[in-house]
Amino acid sequence: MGRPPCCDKVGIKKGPWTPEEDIILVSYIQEHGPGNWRSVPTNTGLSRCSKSCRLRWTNYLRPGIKRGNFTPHEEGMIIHLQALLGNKWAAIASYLPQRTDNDIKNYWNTHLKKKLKKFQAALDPHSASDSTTSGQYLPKSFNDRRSLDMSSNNNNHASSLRLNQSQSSTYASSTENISRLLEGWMRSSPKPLKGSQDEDLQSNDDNNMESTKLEKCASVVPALNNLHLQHKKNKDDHEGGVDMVSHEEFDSILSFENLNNAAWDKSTCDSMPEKSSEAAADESAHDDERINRQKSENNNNNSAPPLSFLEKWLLDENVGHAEEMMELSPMF
DNA sequence: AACCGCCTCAACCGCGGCATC
DNA sequence: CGATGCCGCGGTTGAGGCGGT
Repeated sequence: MGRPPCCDKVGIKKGPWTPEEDIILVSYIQEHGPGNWRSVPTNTGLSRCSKSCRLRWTNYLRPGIKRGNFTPHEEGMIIHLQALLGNKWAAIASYLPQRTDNDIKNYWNTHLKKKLKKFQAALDPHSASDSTTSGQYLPKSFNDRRSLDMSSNNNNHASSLRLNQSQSSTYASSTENISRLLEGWMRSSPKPLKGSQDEDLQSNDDNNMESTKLEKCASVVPALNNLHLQHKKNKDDHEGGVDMVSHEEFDSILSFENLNNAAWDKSTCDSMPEKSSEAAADESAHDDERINRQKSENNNNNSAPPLSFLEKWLLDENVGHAEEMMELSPMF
């Protein structure tokens, strides 16, 4: 016996959303905030199941979503994070706050996977033939040197990859109307959490390199911001005591931060979306959840090496591969 | 102009995790 | 402590667009 359907299939509308449905959903969420999806269809009168409403909101209507036209930097981030995390699209999306997991997943499946496959074929024609069927995009040299039982979703790291493909995207005709609606909402919302939060929580511990690094990085990456806050809280709670954030966590966090310090430029920071306090709180909650889940997975998944190890390899030994990629293959 | 095949991406499906009872 | 319900995630699907013939 499988799980019963999330909702009664009778009378439930499926398929593309109409502008009218979008507006009804947005209006409702404006008033009540996201969450409690179960009650959304009944309260709004929408003939959609709760999952459909949530999906429509998170993937399409939510404020701050950037659509289409992935920048080369974003592509590099996705490639890098996919190599680190595997197909954990939600985790990857938490580092690209303007992108949804669905968007990233689609982009990976439709663009990046193919490009990496081609790249690997160009780099090593002998091993490229069946590699993608198992999801393995790692360079042969990695497997030669590291006899690790890697999870099946690692890819070439190419954080400086420059892909000149221009992606044009077409979206539902309602998009502009909805964005105008949401722009009005965002304008009327309180200022984003970022500034005040960082000011309020300015660390007094200037000698704490970890905290400083985290603060720097947290200003850009919301997920890290939460870890930073957690770290600071723990420091405050356990003054002079044991740091509740594990060394492994910091190793992972800081190596990621180091990696991306050079990559995160001002334009990236400037392009971060403004969030309503509600949206920020919601995102914060999501990030907490994702981080906890990720930590749990990292702890439980013995087959995968620690992130810091992978990152070290990616940094030390494979960064140059992106340059090779550019030179080797005309398609890039 | 019509057909065909490929590509893209919004949306759906099913499962696992977690909270609550 | 098991049953139940809800939420979120990752994999998959299919409609529509687009280019080639």
